[in-house]
Amino acid sequence: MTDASQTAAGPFEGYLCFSVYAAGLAFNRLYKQVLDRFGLTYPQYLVLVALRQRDGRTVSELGEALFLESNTLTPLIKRLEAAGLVERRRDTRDERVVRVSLSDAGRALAVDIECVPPQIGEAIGIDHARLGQMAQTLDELAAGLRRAVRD
Amino acid sequence: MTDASQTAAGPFEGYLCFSVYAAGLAFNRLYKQVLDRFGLTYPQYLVLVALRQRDGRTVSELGEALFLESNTLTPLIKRLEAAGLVERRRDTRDERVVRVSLSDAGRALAVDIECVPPQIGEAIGIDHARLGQMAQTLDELAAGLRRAVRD
DNA sequence: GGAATATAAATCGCACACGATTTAATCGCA
DNA sequence: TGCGATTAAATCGTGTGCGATTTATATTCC
Repeated sequence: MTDASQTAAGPFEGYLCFSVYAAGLAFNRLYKQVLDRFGLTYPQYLVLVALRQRDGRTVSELGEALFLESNTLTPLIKRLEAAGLVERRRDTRDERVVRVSLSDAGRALAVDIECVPPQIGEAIGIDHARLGQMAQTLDELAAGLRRAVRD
Repeated sequence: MTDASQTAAGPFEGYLCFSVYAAGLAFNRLYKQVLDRFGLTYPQYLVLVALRQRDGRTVSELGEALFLESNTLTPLIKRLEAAGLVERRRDTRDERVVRVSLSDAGRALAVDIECVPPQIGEAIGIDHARLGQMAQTLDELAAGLRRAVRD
């Protein structure tokens, strides 16, 4: 018996941290549903989008765009490479740097997944302007958080 | 050579999914800084807060509160148990159910960590009313997302 | 009462995320 | 020129998340 009136959930009313956490979980699940069809995870999807916008980014540049570091990105990119979607090459001018570029298959997939954001937007059932507003609010919050982490 | 003028970051302008993702990462990092001192991770912190609000919750009830399932919660709770913060007991009336309750140490820690949210709030540097507004916005978004996942 | 069904946790495998460290290449500068 | 400092990735270990399955207990209903 599930008694909705008793609010088993809800010890975190007004905890912004929890709202962000829960929204992240929920977004992740929705994206998983949509991206499973393409065999991609959400961060992998982000890498493809970033590379489509500018190919041949270095691991560090991808990290700046996605707010991730090499310890997360290296294995992720290697999985994309194993899937035949990207290629990793050491920069000839600076052998420390690894440049990531889309393969033909990766470029094709990057085009295919352009349909994802509007599809998600529609599924959420909140009007577009409001979603944009939310994004702006969150970016402001994330900026505040990153400032706080840096001290 | 890092060319800041070229905006290596930023291929996700206006992508709400990315704003949520990035805010989640940023929140997680800030909380990690603060919670490390208590030897807690963020989800572990949430479990303690939930149990302080009502002790003896079942794994399922914790799952409803945190939007997680037993596959995530069981190992997490076992780590809390190993740390001596909670106790796990099979319900005598229904042996399928596991009830989780705070140990003395857990209760004490649950009191200690009450200082965390205000500390975080201050670190962010965004006024309290605006934070509450953001939480409300995000809850609305998360509700929309969960509706969409259920189809 | 007993077999089919349902439910609660637990288990397993995989993919992030991240602190800490390591390796390799480049830079800075005396 | 050469050596210490810096930088870019990679590696390692731990802790989530989650789909899929398994195990154990409870319920249903004939």
